[in-house]
Amino acid sequence: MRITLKTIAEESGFSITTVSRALAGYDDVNEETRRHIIAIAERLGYQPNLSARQLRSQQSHTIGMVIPLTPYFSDPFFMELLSGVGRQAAEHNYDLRLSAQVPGQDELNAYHRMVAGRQVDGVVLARVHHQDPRIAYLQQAQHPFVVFGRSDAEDYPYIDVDSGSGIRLLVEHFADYGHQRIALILSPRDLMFTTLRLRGYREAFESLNLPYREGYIQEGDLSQRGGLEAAERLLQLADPPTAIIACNDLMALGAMTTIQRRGLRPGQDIAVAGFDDIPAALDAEPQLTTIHQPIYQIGRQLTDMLVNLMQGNTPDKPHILLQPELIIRASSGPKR
Amino acid sequence: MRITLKTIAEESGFSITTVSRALAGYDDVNEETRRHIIAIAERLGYQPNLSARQLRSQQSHTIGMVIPLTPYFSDPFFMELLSGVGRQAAEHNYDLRLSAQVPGQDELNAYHRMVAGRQVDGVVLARVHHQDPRIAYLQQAQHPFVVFGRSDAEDYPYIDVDSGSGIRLLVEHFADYGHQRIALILSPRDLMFTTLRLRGYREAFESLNLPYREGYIQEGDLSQRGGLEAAERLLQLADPPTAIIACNDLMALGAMTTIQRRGLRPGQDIAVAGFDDIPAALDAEPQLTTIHQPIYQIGRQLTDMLVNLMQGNTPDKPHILLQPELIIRASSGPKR
DNA sequence: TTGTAGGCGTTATCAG
DNA sequence: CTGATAACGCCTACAA
Repeated sequence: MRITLKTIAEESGFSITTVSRALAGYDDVNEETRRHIIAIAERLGYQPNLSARQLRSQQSHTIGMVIPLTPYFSDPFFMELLSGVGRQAAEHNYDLRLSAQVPGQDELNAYHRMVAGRQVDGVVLARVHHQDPRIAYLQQAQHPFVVFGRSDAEDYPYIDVDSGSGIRLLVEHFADYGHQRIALILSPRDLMFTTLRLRGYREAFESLNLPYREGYIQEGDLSQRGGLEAAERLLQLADPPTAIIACNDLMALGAMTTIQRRGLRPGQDIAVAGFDDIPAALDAEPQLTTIHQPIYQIGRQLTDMLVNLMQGNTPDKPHILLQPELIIRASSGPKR
Repeated sequence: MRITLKTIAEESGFSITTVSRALAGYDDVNEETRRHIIAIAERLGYQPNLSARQLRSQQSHTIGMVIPLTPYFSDPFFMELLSGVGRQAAEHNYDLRLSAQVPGQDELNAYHRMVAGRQVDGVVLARVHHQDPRIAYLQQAQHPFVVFGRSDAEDYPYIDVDSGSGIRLLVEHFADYGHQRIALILSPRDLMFTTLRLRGYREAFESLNLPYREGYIQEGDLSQRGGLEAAERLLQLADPPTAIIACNDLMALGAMTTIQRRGLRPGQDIAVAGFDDIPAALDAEPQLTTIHQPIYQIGRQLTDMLVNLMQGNTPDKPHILLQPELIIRASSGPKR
């Protein structure tokens, strides 16, 4: 049987109101009465019906995330972000609501259900697109949200890593190691950070006066397989690169596989670098040079920002741009 | 402004009741009326308030999971299970509610809040303990739940992998490769599967007539560091093992690190095996011999069972015991 | 100090 | 075919 305020009211002989206030800690309740009521509540294991409370208070005490479901969900990026957000949400006594997004469903609709359905008090989103409709929606709905990543419009709270600088660091690093033919495996064009990373690549090329070859920029879909295939296209070029930078670690790992399949040694024969510094970057053989993004920490910090927003405050620092950190590992190979 | 049934009622001139029924697809509504109402609802972007619906219908259409934050959240096991559950939940139009569990908080309380607070229609749990109080609670609350793993009481729906057989396969495999001194890095004693795996180890030892050495069983906490430390204790023995089996992959990876730090080669000098077959097992160097648990698939199947339960059905096959699969990789080293 | 009444938004029952 | 009414469980003016 389910225990409600009514149950306790009947059991104690007081009204529902008094029970409610006794349990809520109001000070206009007789101490005797309160003790009595609390004792009964504990004996019965009373737990307030949170749906009712939500409806009444218009607050869910819940943070929402929508997760795109790639077939094998193999994206450690999201998992790490999720861990960080979950961790910090717990710290603030918030729960998480996850809506997994079967490809082909309307993603915006998932947000609409969460937000307009009053299921979440705030939303965390990542992997922003150009003119991201999710951001437009959340802004227009005036619903608290925070974002991992800048977009064209920047009038929303976000944390981002300076992607452009990151790629620049990698190009400079490889140039320093004696490479001239440095290729890029690009992320999908509709992702905002793709533009930024591409820009970083071009800027580095210009300032270092590196010779640009046709076909040195190949697109991948951020998956390992995508990186693998992009690397194949790169190695088939008449003038193949001696160093490959991928826009995320997964694609870099894929590229390493391609290199190995061709009988070459990643690092020794062709240098490889990724972006993100996911755990698998350390486990790879050779270990992967990459740009460290403190995804877990960013998740925690984003959550702090969001909680602040949900409490009605305006964040004093709504835009945080982190400087990337170059992590040199064996996949850089030797200096030449 | 928020759009409710009332808004649409006023806009259309019909009553809230009629609007509700028109949108819900009842057939006792004039087609004309329905079209009119639906048009308005779409124009206004109406989205039902799900808290209200929950309160009224006593259903949340949500599946709950409680995730202990250390050392599990970063645990690939949980991430994969979560992916599987999330994936299949989406397929059934369920969302997920995650409650991250800050260590030191009462875990049972998190379940109580979810369940008695009517936030979830069903619960998925994993990593069961002996006399698991969570199971006792859920049974007594008569709330739908499914479990990854058997416990002492088995009168609840679960899917499990035959852990004992798994460890037996590994011991036999190493014996076959010529090893006699085969050690075990055990999971914490309070976990149910620890007992089963330990039993498998002992049974294999007996039937193969292997010589048991004092100290060949060392405990770890399932983390990489735990495995690393356990392996150190093993290698300090007077008569150190030539093969090490860990109760999960993370600890096995830790053990490999210890071996390397001692200037030995995992596989070549000391054989290593894990359990789970997480993605990182493939990325390790050398690649890790392990027992494959189809965690993602189990997550999906568990969710199917749970959805079935939540719909009030009794599952026809409430207990599924999967046979483990031995995956031999380079960390087994050569036959001797 | 305690109780009554009303409403959060939805759906089900029952009457018109 | 449509609408008034009640109830899900909780919270909070307001009244006593």
